[in-house]
Parts: sequence; structure tokens; C-alpha cells
Amino acid sequence: MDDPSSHQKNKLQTEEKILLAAKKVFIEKGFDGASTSDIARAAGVNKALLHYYFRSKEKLFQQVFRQCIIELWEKSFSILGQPIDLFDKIKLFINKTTEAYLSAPRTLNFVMYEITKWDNSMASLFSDELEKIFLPNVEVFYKQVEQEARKGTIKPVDPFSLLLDIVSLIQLPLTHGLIILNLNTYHNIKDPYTFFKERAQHTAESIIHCLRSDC
Amino acid sequence: MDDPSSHQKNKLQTEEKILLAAKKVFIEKGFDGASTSDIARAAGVNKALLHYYFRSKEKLFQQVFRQCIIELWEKSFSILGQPIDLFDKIKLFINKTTEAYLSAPRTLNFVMYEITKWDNSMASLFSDELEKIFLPNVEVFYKQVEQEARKGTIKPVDPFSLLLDIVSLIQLPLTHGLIILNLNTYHNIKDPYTFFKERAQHTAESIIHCLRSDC
DNA sequence: GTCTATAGGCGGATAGAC
DNA sequence: GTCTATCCGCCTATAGAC
Repeated sequence: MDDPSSHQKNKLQTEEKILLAAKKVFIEKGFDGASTSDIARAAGVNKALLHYYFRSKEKLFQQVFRQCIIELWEKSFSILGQPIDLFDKIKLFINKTTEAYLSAPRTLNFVMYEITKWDNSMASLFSDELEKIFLPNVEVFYKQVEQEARKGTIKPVDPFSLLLDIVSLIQLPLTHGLIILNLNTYHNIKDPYTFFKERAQHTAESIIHCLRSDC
Repeated sequence: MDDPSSHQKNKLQTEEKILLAAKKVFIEKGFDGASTSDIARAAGVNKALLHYYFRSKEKLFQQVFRQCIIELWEKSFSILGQPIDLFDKIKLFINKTTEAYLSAPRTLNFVMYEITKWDNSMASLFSDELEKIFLPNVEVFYKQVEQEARKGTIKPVDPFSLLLDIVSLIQLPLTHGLIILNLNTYHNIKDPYTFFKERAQHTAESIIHCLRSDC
């Protein structure tokens, strides 16, 4: 190549290639289960290159994890801050979260586990996003719930508990649904995809119904 | 000791000691994060002894995991099969699950993560318990829900979905509650213990209220 | 920027003395 | 039944050639 920036391009391509491979392997095996050799092999490069670009397994992991959190945020939680009707918001949030899971099933399990091993140094990686993006958007949701209650559209509820309920009702069946489905003797479920889609629909309707009526 | 069975006793004590240490370390660090050296150190014995009693890290892990699952079953899910009133059962199940978590917080995270890495060889470790104890007890719950619906005590619901809802509403806040509480800007929560206890209470009441009324 | 070669340590597992 | 000593392989990370 005679392009003078081809070195730079190669660099970016390789860095990206490693990051993608690392994401794949870390999500599959977790931090402790993944080795730098696994990642290098998956990326089609040598182990030494990982350290050239990312200095250490730990730092590579942090970038992967950061990316996963931000994607999860963009794909589902960001909806909480949008200026739309509360009921539509709840439906959209549930559907988007379900879709995010179905398009990359292991990611949610990975994030949910690794996050429990978080220490403060990890948390500080996100302090900016947390304060400037995440928390303000969630607070939009809280405010909206309070407002609708004052208007009488919904009965008064604790917004934090409501959010916790919604997240719980969607996430756990998604992260552990496949196992639960295997243990299930009640239904004969052929297609997990359809099951999750229908459950998302049904869950959203139940929550909204509960908010409207007095239960 | 002149007790002729003292050898046997030592054996049992040591085996038990290793198993306890392994449980502690595996729960803390996960299978991949834990090393046999960690476990030996925690047990106050040599690495060689682990292999003498359990043959491999894998087999030691299986025993630990098995024990965790069975304890979890005894402490919470077994309630589903008891011959008591449905509403009492739901309350008891929620309270017991919450207590089980509060008495050993990391255990639930550990089980929930490792279970997602399950393969069939692991599943076969429990096939007996599954078929003879677990599933029949869960089916008692399903039957009971159907029966109450026929009597008109509750509105008709899908028993499998109901169980999934209940488990979701309790477990996710427990396994990830501490992180969520740190991110929470809505409440000023001083005492997680009280928060979880109160939430358990409130969740049980909500579910029962929903079952009774038409929502 | 990318490779090979290798350091240095820790992983799980085993042999053999007591 | 319990220990020390040790094997071998894989781990993360680095040095240095190209």
C-alpha cells in the first residue's frame, strides 16, 4: 500500500480485531476462565501483540467490560431517559432488553457475574458515564413516575422499587431462562425465542395493568 | 488415641475440613478463579491431600456445587411442595429465600453463574434429585395454583409464569442488590439488611394482591 | 507494527518417604 | 493418612529480531 496512513490503518484494524476477539472470549469464559492465548488465537495474532496494544490482560478486560456495559446501556437502559409516554417506555424498555439478550445471549450473564466482583478501581472507570449519563437518565424515569401518579394516570408507587421490579422480571428469565426451560415440566416449549418474546409482551402488559389498577 | 476407629475419624475430619474450605474459596472466586493452592491453604493442609480425597479439582468442585444446590433447595425451593395454604406458601418462600441469601450472600451469585456453564455431565450429577425430589415438589405448586383458580380464590394464571415471576422478583435484587443500591439515587438506604427484608415483605404482598384481584 | 523466543511463576497432579 | 519434593504444562509478560 502506498497510502501514507496505512500503518495507522493497520494499527487500528489490529487493535479492533483483538478487542473483538477478546470480547468474544471473555464473554464466553469470563475473566478467570479466559487466557491471553485463547484471545490471541481467536484474533489470529500473536500473544505479544495483546500486550503491545493493551499492556495487560486486566486492561484489555477493562476495555471489553466497559464496552459491554455501554452497549447494554445504549440498547436498553437509555430508553428510561427518553421523552416518551410512560407506558410506551415500559413496553419499549422490556422489548429492547429482550432483543439485546436474544442477539447476544451470553453477554448479560457475563456482565451480571463480573459486576459482582467489582472493586472501586473498576467502578471509577465509569464514574463519568455514571454521573453524567446513567444516573440523570434514570432520574428522568423516577420523576416521570411521580408525575404520572400526581396526575392520577397511575396509582402512587415507589419509582425505585418499580424499576427494580421491571428489571428483575425481565433479566432473570433471560439470563437463566434456558436452564429453567430445561427444568420446566409444565409447558412443552419448542422455541425459546418465541417464549421470551411472548413473555416480554405479557410482562409489560401485567406491569402496566398493575400500575393502572389498584394492586 | 487408642480408639481403633481414630483413623477413620481423622479421615472424615480432614475430608470435611477440605470440603468446607473448598466451598468457601469456590464461592468467593468461582471455579476458574480458585486454585487448589488457595483451597489447601484455607483448609490448613497440603495440596496433595486434596487429590488424595477428591482426585481432581473438577471432582472437588462438583461436590461443593452439589452441596450448594441441595442447600438452596432445602432452604427455599422445598417449601413449594409443602402442604400449606398458597398465600402462606408464597410468603414463606420469599422470606426463606431472602434469609438464605442474607446468611450467605455470595452463594447465590456463585450458583447462578456456574449453573450457566453447565454441561450435561454436570446435569447428570443431579438427575436423581431432579426427578425424584425437585420436579415433583414444583409440580405440587403448579397443581395447587390450578386448584385455587378453580375454586375462585385466585384468578386463573399460568403456574409456570407465576413461579418464574416470583423467583425473578426475589433473586435478582438479592444477587445484584448491593450494586443497585450503590447506584440508587432515590433512597438513602443505610441498612441493606432492612431494605431486603422490607422488600421481601412488600413483594409477597403485591404478588398475593395481584393474584386475588384481577390484574 | 508484528513476529519468535523465552523468562519466570503458578497451575494441577503425582511419586514416594514417613 | 499426611507430608515434601517434583514433574510438566500453561499462564502472563517481556526482550529483541525483523
